Amino acid sequence: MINFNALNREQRDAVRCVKGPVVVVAGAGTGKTRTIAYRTAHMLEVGIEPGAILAITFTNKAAREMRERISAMVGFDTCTDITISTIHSLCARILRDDIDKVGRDTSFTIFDTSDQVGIIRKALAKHGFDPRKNEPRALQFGISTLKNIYPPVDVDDIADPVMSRVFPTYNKMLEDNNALDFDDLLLFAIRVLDIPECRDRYRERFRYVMVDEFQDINDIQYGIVRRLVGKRSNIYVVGDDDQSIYGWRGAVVDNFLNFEEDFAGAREVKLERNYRSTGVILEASGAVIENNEKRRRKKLWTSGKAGDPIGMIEALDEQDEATLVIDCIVGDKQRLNMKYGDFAILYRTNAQSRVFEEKLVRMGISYILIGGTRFFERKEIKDMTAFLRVMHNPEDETALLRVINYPPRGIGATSLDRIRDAALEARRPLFHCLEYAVHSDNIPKKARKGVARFLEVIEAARQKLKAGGLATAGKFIVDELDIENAVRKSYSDRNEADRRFMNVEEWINSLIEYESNEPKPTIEGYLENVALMTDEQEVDTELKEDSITMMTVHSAKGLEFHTVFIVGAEEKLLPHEKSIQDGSIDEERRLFYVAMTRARRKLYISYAAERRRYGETQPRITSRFVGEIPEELFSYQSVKDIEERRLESGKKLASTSLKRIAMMLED
DNA sequence: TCACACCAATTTTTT
DNA sequence: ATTGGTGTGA
Repeated sequence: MINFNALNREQRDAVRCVKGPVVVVAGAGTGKTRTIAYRTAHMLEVGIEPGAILAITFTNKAAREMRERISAMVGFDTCTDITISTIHSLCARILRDDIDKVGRDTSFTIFDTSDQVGIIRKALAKHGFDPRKNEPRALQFGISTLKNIYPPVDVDDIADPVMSRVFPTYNKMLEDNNALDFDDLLLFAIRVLDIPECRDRYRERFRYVMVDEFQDINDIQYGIVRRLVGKRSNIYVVGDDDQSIYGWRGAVVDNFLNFEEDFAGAREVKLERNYRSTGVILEASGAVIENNEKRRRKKLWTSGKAGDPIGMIEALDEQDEATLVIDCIVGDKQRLNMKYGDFAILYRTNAQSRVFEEKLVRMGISYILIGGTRFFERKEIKDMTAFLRVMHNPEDETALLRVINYPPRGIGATSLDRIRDAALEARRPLFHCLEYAVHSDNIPKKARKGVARFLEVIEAARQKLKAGGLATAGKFIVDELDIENAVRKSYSDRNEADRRFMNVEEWINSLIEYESNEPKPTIEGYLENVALMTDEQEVDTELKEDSITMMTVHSAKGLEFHTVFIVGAEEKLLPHEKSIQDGSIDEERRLFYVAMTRARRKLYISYAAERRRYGETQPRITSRFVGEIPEELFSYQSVKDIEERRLESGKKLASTSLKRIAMMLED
């Protein structure tokens, strides 16, 4: 039996809503996850089957956390029957079952960003465009933006001459690879859900739909949700418009602001009592976010103490910033008897983590880095995964080309071109033509042998997979092809080579882990996890307690820490230069707000007088958001000795920053 | 065909 | 500062 006394009045209201459309406006730190967990338990208590509940989250981390919380309340076994997943994973699962209804093969591969960039390069080449003038990465972003417009844009309406040619070619290439990109997962899911019998089947199954972080949903995602919900209207959305930070991905806050228009008679519950942060942090973050116009008005309050002032850290440059921040952490830890796990360093861009990493490594302080170049995006890991992709989906030409000559086995560009011509002529996927290539006499003997060897290894690996499972097959490939040697050859630096090969070993570990965690492990299941990164390497709690967490503000959403450092609070960084250019300052402000509200007890904000970028030093200006915080709420952490430190380090600052620091010293 | 050297561009944020 | 992509010579 649920103890309703453990909740405040607003939370109770929110928990009791089981049927019909409901929108919960949950400010930062108002016990949102708790409310969701209680509501789920309540639903089960009134007799709703766990299998009928679908909870959609925005990130994998959020999904995992929600599952933990619900599991703690209703028990692990019941919880496994509840579908809790990101919208992308949900769509992938729908498509594994039903994409054949819209004319595609169910053994499709999911292409990640670098796979996409790869085929965009080829598409550019095919149309004779210069990849240096038309940056593939920018095009990839453009294509994604295009695919996230709903209803879809007619190809004939694309004004840009490059895009109008590349876009269809890109899509055709995906299809030829029997592959989908992230956006296709959603687009094809919509097509499947537009087939009445499919739609009805899913509606029958998911009778209660909940969407977390609803303020970040875009029109396509909303389209999927609406198709799933149907007329029954058991939709429960939770969100906070002040924390909408994915506008660049097509998120439309209006969907949240106007929810009542789409679902007539929707109930609104506001959670405004904050349990997380001190009065100072709430007041400061409130003062910042108030500068945004378009929002559902709400005022967070707490019955707790005002707490410490916000610590402002002024640094000479990014090196100095890292030193000061880490010193501050070490000091606080000792003084207040804390653990490293109580601290988080948040930054706007992943690149900022490097300086901190280097310093922490040197000082022997352990840290957890979230995001960045993710494990599965590393070259050596992509190579290994490509073998699995070829085994599973031979039409995945991108993966095939990646490994057909890796490690080098005498198959050069010329031979490949010839085989590919043959494939094109025979209108068969490249892989099927490899067998013919082995006997073809217009291909060098060395290359023929190489192809034969490649086919042999793939076939043998398939056998291993059948007989001994994924990890066995993976280990086989690594051993059989002497990947260790291949890795060492491509990195002359010993340490680098060691690290890279350790990653490969870690990859085998990931296979073993997947097999032991999954009730029904399959190769497509594994590849799906990799592509959607469902399987973020779980850090064991012991390590977590004694490590500083570092991540972007984006990935910090939904998390909280005792002490938070927002670093690089400078114009052109936070707010980011790009956002200043296209006038999306409001979103940057929300980002700053999200960062501030991650802190429970203590918040530090740091900025530097100059910063190196591409090896060049530029003067920096403190972020406008810092100026929006009432002065009485903060104290300077290190202003007294900044001049001293400058002299000590013998550093000459760019004149503007010197002037700025001199002014600050006068205050 | 491969290894090495040089050159260029990179830095938003996630699935 | 790093990294990947391209070009050249063996």
